[in-house]
Amino acid sequence: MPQSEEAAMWFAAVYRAVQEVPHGKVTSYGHIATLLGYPERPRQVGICLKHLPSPTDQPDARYNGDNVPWQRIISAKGVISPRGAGGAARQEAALAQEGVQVGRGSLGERTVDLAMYGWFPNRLPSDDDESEDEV
DNA sequence: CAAATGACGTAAT
DNA sequence: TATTACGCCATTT
Repeated sequence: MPQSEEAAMWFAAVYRAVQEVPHGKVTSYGHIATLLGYPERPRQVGICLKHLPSPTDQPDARYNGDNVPWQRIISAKGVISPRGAGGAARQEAALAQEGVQVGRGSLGERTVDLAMYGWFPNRLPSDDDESEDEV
């Protein structure tokens, strides 16, 4: 649990933001951070989700794995963060349950189709990211 | 108490 | 285009 009140506020803010992500869609850590007004702390968003109480651990907690769709948060690259073992597989399964298909990169990375982004990632669409070749 | 770690993202090389 | 370096800061060692 957070050691300071300020940290607790941050955690709560992150959890609330994550709850806004529509069912069957995904978004990035960076986007959550940006929405909260701290575009330079995507990492701290990850910390929050990492410490999100398990529903079985704290069933009555205001924020836990039951009411916070942590699985809908992926990296800006459209890849489920590896984070060691097992966890990524759990996230993939949870997403699959929502109809989000997860593929595999050449390195075994769990990739999510960018079409599933409910909220746009940090890179806004206005900026041309489709120009593969300069004219 | 000091140092390392990490569910990230971007800018610089 | 691919790597590296750095900021961020709560948690862990």
